[in-house]
Formats: sequence, C-alpha cells, structure tokens
Amino acid sequence: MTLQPTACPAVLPAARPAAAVGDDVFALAAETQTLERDEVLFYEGDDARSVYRIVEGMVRTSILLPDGRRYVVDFLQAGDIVGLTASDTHTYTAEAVTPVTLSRMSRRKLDDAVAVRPGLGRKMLATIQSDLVAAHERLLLLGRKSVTERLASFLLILRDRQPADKAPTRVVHLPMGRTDIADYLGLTIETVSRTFTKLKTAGVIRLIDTYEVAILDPDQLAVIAAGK
Amino acid sequence: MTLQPTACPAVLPAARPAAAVGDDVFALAAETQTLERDEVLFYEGDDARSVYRIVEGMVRTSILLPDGRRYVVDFLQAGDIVGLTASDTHTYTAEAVTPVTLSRMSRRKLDDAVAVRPGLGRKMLATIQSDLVAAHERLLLLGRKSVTERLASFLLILRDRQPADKAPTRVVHLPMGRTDIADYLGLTIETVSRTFTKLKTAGVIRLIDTYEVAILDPDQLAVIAAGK
DNA sequence: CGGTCGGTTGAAACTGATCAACAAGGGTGG
DNA sequence: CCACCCTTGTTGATCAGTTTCAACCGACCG
Repeated sequence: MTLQPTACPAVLPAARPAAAVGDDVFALAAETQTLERDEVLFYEGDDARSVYRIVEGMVRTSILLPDGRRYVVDFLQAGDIVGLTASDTHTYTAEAVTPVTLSRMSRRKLDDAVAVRPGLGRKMLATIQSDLVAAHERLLLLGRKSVTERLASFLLILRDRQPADKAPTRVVHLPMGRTDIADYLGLTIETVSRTFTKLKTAGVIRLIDTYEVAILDPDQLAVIAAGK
Repeated sequence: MTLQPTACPAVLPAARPAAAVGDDVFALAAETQTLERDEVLFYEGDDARSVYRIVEGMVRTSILLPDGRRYVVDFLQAGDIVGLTASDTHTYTAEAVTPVTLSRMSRRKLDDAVAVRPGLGRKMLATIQSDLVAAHERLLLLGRKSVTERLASFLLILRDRQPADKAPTRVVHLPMGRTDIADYLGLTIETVSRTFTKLKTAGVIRLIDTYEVAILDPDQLAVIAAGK
C-alpha cells in the first residue's frame, strides 16, 4: 500500500487525472442529471449531500466576495468530480458553463463504497493531492505572473486538458466567456480581451472566433507561460 | 466510515487542524532533526523520501520561477506536516524561518503505518482537503483582494494559528521577514512595509517591532480582510 | 428591425512596482 | 570595546501596467 498510486504530473499545466475517482464507483449507483447553460448545481454553503461526476459539458466552480467580486476556482470537464469536500457544506458554487450531463451519487453511498474498497480512498487522496499541486501552481500564477504569462498558461492548461481524440491540439476550445476567464485569472474582461489581441498581434495565436483559439507558435507560448 | 472525520473550519482565516496526521504515527518511529535559520530541509525536485512533523519553530515552503521570482506556498508551525506529497519528488522547497526541530519519518514507514491503520488514511485525506480549502481562499486573496485586504487577512490567519496558550491573542508574532510576507502575498517588500504603516496610521494595528504586531481594532481588521 | 448582450477598443485614473536614498540593528574584525 | 559594514526595513519620487469609465460593434433574439 502506497501513497503515490498515480504518477503526479510534473509540468506546470497539470493534466488532470481524468476520472481517477469516478470510473468504477459511479457505475454502481448513480442517477443522471442534466443542467442548462448557467444553471446552478449547488451554492457555496449548501449541504454537501451529493457528489457528481461530469459525463459531458463544462462546470465552473466559483467563490464570491461580499461586495460581488468573484473568483473562479476551476473549470471542470467530463470525467472530473464536483462537490467532493471534507466539510459538510460546499465551499464554492458550481454552475454549468455549457449544457451539462452528470452522474449524481449520494455522499452516503460514496462513503459506503470507500469503506468496502480501500483502493478507492487512495484514489481520492491522489486526486485531491494533484488538485492541491494544481492550486499551488495557480497561486504562483496569480501571485507572480504578468497578465500575458497568465493568459498563455491558461491556454496551455486548457489545451492539455482537451479530450485526447482531438489529436493535433493546435486549436483550443474555450467554452466559457471572457468574464469567466477574467475571474479565473484575477483580471478584468477588458484586460483579457486586450491580452488576446496582444498575443494575436505577436503572431503566437489566431482568434478563430470568440470561443476558438488556434495556437500558431506553441513553443513561444510555452516560453511566455513559463515566465519570460 | 465517513469522509468528514474532522470538522472543516468555516471562516476564512482557516485554522489549521494541528497535528491531524502526526499525533500518533510520529510517536512510533521517527528521528529528531534540527535546522538552523534559513537552512534548507529539501529542495523542489528532490526525491520525497521522508515526511516531517514540525516540533518547534517555523518552516516556509516556496516555489521559484526560472527568472528568480519566488512564491511562498505556506508558513508551517509546530504540529504541521511537511513534505507529504502524492508525487515521488517534492513540488516545493522547504526552509527554516526560525531554528526548527522536527521529527523525520521515512515515506516507507508512513505508508506501512497507513496500511495498518485505516483511520490514518482518513486523517490524511481530511488534512489535505483542508489544505485545499485554504489554497482556494489564498487564490481568492491573490486574485481579487487589494493590498490592504491581503495584509489584514494575513495578520488574521497568523493570529488564528498562534498557539492557544497565548490566550488574549491581541499580539501577533511574525517570525518571518518582510520579503517572506511579500512573496506570500504576491507583493513587493516596499508595498508590504507601506501597508503596515497605513494600517498603523489608521489605528487598526500597532507595530511593536518588526516581528511583533498588536491588533488594536480586531473588528475593523476583520472588516478590511473580508473585502471592504 | 430595434434591443440587448458580450466582446473589443480607446482614454484617463489609480494602484502597486521600481528606483533610490536613508535609518536601524547586529555581527565581525581591528 | 568600538568602528565599520552588511543586512533589513522604511520612506520618497517616479514609472508602468491594469483598472475604470466610456463608446462602439456585431451577433443573437424577440
């Protein structure tokens, strides 16, 4: 029995260990649920009665400051788990960025499953530890990186998370709006927009449309993301 | 069997569940090690062969960007665990802020202990989940809070982590230098210094000396930290 | 076909960084 | 034991980057 059941991604745009927790468990006893665009799955502070595994679509998790400032914790995709927390209430709000399909499982059932299968607990531990590493990388990004470096990092993160079947991943799909990106990177929408333009002018990317970016010079983008 | 073995701190300056993992295990089979001020415990990238529990003193964990920009991940105190990672190499550097005493335990031994005592795995899970919640709060802080809000939050975090025996916690001890604080809050030392002065001038705190701050108006400080 | 929403672009204001000087300790060597 | 130096923190002046305010544009919808 070991503490490192899965290898941890070493590079900065941490690839998510897709479905690390969900694979088996959610097959057992989960009901399907769907969400419209912008529909809320749960609010920060709600009782954490269920855990969800995303089947399709994108979910955004966020935290609000009393005066309305918002911070987007993460964008979650197919295979990712939402709502897993040590607390008995959710620490963030979860909403649908696109139409979403997900499997819901009661907290109780998941706990039972963990009791029966110790390997599951280890998988959860590994998943959360990799989330923590990703959070540390985000902290470095927010605390010490310039706007351009942040956006470059963001594009690379999204590219590396994209479904593998879209093989020649030169095109990054951005299902979320500029406001979401701004709240994820700690910026304003205007600055995000300007920085996209800047990268475009520099010849590093091409803006196919608002929700589609072509990476023209991946190496250069990586250099920028790494920090000058 | 449940996923929430310990209550999760609800308020923002998350109190650390002191020694959540270490209590029992490190009593079994650990050797003591000491560090001088600024001595390195391990570097980012080193093999993660051991896990440490701090007995006394303060340790800082940090990550470097290629060009020298630094980000302080956290300040760790007596009871906290250092070096616990899912990866087989450390994802950050750990150094002594003050002279430090710690218990060292090999990764192997800890793994064995976890195998024998399933409750231990759950404790680790809870500890890491609370770390993750703390990381999310830091992300909000770095992404969306002003300088004054950040420093106020920092003082409250440190106050709430202080040993309980120093009961009327109106005085916060800052073992670390201004550079460390700046790298923790994503600022420059000049800005940190100016902001201390600003809070002092506002009558919210008093600077006893460089390493000691008296909180004159805790309510006001909390209001500032919460975001205006 | 107007209205609304989200995104882009421009100009001005502001916040925090940078550059620079100075002060206060603490340690070391004469 | 004292003088000096080196480190760390504070304060001031200027600068740069990002936000804010504002206008405009295009797409989607009713």
